[in-house]
Amino acid sequence: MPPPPPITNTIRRLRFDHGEMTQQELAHRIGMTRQTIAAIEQNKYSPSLEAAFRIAEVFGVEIGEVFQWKKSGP
Amino acid sequence: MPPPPPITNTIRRLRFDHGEMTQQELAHRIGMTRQTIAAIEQNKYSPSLEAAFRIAEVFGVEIGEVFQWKKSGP
DNA sequence: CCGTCATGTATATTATTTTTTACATTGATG
DNA sequence: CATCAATGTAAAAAATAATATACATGACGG
Repeated sequence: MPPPPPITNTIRRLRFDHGEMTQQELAHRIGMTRQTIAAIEQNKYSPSLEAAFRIAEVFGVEIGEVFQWKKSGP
Repeated sequence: MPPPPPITNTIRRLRFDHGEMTQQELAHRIGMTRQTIAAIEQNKYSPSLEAAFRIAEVFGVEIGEVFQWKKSGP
């Protein structure tokens, strides 16, 4: 089991803000499988940059609104 | 040789805009190797989302200012 | 000319992401 | 209760990213 990545996301909220879009539907729109969406939502790992761009595009927002970087404190 | 990814970047320009920062220096700051930076600059592949966040952080800009998504035309 | 620094490049190897296949759980609905 | 849709999960395989090591080139200064 890999350590959780230092990136969180709001995909779940965005899906429901967009008419309760299912994982299936989102996955289909960006050319991924449902399992991959599920894994990303649960922070099993963070997606590739390309996948991140496509997800943001589906919801019409910036990448920063989908994924949040946890900086290491000063 | 893999096909070039549909993402371009402005790392090269950003480096020179920031005091001609070398690939070595950038790589060191984000915990990557010089070869990886070189490969990304030349679009051999696109970085992980985490790497992308760290690069943007170094230059103090949004991810969208470092990486540009080429949408498929209408 | 010689050495050094920055970069390009190549190959092999490791790590990470994604797919595929498959089964379990939960909530709604007939 | 049976069924269906949406989600969680798991293991193996495929695809992609990243490292390590190594050698080459051009620019630049001593």
